[in-house]
Amino acid sequence: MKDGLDFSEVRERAAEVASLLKTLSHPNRLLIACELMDGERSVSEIEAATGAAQPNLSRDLARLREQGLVTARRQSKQVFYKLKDARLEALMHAMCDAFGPKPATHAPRAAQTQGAKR
Amino acid sequence: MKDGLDFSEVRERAAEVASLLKTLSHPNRLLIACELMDGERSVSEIEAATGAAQPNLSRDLARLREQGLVTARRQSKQVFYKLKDARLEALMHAMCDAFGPKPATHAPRAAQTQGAKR
DNA sequence: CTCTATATATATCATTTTCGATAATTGAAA
DNA sequence: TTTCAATTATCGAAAATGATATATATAGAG
Repeated sequence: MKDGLDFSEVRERAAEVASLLKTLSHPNRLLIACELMDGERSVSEIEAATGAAQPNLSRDLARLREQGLVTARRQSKQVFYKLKDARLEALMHAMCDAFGPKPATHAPRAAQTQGAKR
Repeated sequence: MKDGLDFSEVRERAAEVASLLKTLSHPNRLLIACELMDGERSVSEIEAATGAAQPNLSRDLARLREQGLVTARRQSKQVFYKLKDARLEALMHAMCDAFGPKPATHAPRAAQTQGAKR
């Protein structure tokens, strides 16, 4: 029954996923997610890995938290973040797969100097 | 440099992908991409499938075009769009896989096992 | 060729959201 | 208290968005 069209349901789901993507659609937040693929990281570590300004980083982490994508754990002075959503992990892997580093970075493919400048 | 994760290069790539995600991070544009996974569609068909207002739809299609995600082909009065980027197709499939319809809620388009219910 | 209808695109406006930068704040430990 | 780690607050500029109006392109009728 194509009539009882789950139009509303499809759109609802689309809105959810779009919201997810929106959260990831910022370079810094995307880098954060990438970084967390390898496991738990402290804010300082993330800061170093992404090069983001610390207050902005904190705000971005808050967004990821609010979206339910990561969880935070405090250990004395530091706060450690890790990925929470398995679907996100799957998505991240898919993205690394599709848009990931050029073959040369990890896999010897050819003498194709890709030029790591500077 | 074995761990030559050049900040600038990584960030550059992150910016590209983030830009991609941003383009997809709107319910209507996401639905457009979903719709185009099944093949070429005219604007009117997309309009019907997404329920988007026509001028906004046109603007969204323009964004997808500018991002290089789709191509347009005019045939008399109608304009047909289709996915252009193979990486996007891969990503869309991954997303359908991860966030796709719940196993029981609505019949999958094909009668194939589609839910990995781990 | 002009008139009309259809299909799509572009323009504009008001409102909201986002972002980088900076300042102030909280929390834990020495 | 002082210091380190992280969060929250705020400001202004830029971008996104829905709604609405207008424009272009193509085709068919008269």
